[in-house]
Amino acid sequence: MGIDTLCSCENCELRELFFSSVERDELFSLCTQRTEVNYFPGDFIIQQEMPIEEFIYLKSGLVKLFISEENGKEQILTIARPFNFVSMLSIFSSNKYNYSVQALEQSVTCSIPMNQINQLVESNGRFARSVLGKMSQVSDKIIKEMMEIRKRHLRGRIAYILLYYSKELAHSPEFELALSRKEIAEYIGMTTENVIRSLTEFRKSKIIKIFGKVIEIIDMQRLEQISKFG
Amino acid sequence: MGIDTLCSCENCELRELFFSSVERDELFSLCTQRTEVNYFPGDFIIQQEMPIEEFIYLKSGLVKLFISEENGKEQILTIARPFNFVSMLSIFSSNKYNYSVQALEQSVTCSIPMNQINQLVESNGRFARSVLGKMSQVSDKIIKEMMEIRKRHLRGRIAYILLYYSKELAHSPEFELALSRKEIAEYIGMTTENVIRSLTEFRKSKIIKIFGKVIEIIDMQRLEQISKFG
DNA sequence: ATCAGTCATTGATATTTATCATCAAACCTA
DNA sequence: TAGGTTTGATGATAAATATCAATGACTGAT
Repeated sequence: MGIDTLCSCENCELRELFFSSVERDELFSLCTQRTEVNYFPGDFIIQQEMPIEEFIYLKSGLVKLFISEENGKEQILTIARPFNFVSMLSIFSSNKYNYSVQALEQSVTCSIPMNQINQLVESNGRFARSVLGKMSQVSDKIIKEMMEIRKRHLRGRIAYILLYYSKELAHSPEFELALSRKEIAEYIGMTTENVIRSLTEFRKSKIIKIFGKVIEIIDMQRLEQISKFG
Repeated sequence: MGIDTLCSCENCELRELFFSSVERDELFSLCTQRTEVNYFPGDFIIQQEMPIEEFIYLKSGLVKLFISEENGKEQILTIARPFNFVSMLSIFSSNKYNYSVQALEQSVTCSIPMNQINQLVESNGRFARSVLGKMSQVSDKIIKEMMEIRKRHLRGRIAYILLYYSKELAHSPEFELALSRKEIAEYIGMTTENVIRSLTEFRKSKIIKIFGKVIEIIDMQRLEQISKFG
């Protein structure tokens, strides 16, 4: 995890997201206090139970949000790319994280001390409005996604996830799954074996091709039908 | 649904929630624009797909938030009492509701035009901070609850719901379920028949007593064990 | 009062999913 | 390079859950 403290927020592609409403001098002040961190697959970005001290957002990469149970099992809440993740689910209502975040692909985050953000929210209404909008959007998305998954059976869940991954995360019918089969299982609330069985079934039905972690969707229409009607 | 437009926000028990940060004159201005509405069980407070024009919060009662599917089925997101519900899941990121809210018990809401709230967020940092906090808390709670339900089996889910209802909503080991068996099913993602079978099983095992909609938990410890370990 | 519809309940059965066991391949790591 | 661990895969079986069918109680509308 390298650290880079050069100030280049002016050019940050995420600037619009939160900082369009921030004046140049405020931006500079934030900028000097930020830390940028690089994570490799498997690295923890956030550890459940840790105190929330920073406002973290994802500049690039892919991460999973999950909860660890006492019995060692994990439940994945969501998989996110930049713009759809920020460490915000709890940050304005709790002082510790109640979930963990781990990099699935090489990822870069930018962090700003939480007190800076709070101060900015209180002093800059447009900024506050923009954070509210983003937060609303992120939690809405997670809740909606959980409902979508919940209403489906195994096959439909797998189809849904593959389509989601292809369309929202990879933007291609062929992609390398950054998730293991076990993680897919933790994501959709089924067992690893059944995830594999479904994938195999799709492969045998010529709906997808499987090359290890690489999946190619060859019958998109059929997959969508399964996602919709089971 | 009666409408009451007397201005008595000064004494509103929810005032602290959002308005502790609002000055007297701002409060008065909000106050004159608010509408208070009374709902009976079954009345819709929010209809999915309707445009979001007001900021609605629950003063008293009990409501369910749910999504209606194309096939006529419904999925309940959460059941909420005052303080744990506000119409905020989408309001800062969307212009239409993507869920419905229906009164389960007689309920009273207070509504303020959305543009007033937006204006206040932008002009009053402490208010913005307070709305952020509340919103974060509400969505966090829903997500956490969904994860709690998801990781359990049928029996555990029923036990969890009964305990939740007893402890968080009714504050008593004996309570009248405002939910039908079908609604419990929609809440936990199982079928009505299996909900009933579990309840019957708990009754036969002398864990609960059932008098129609009234449930009495007589072996709290056992129920907690089932909730924890299935 | 009557009819239609919803709700709660139970049983029989089918389907879905989990569990257990096994094995091969890939991947660390000493 | 050998040995241990994780991952992916498959089959047999058990357990959980859904579906279908039937019934009585209750509710609302006419």
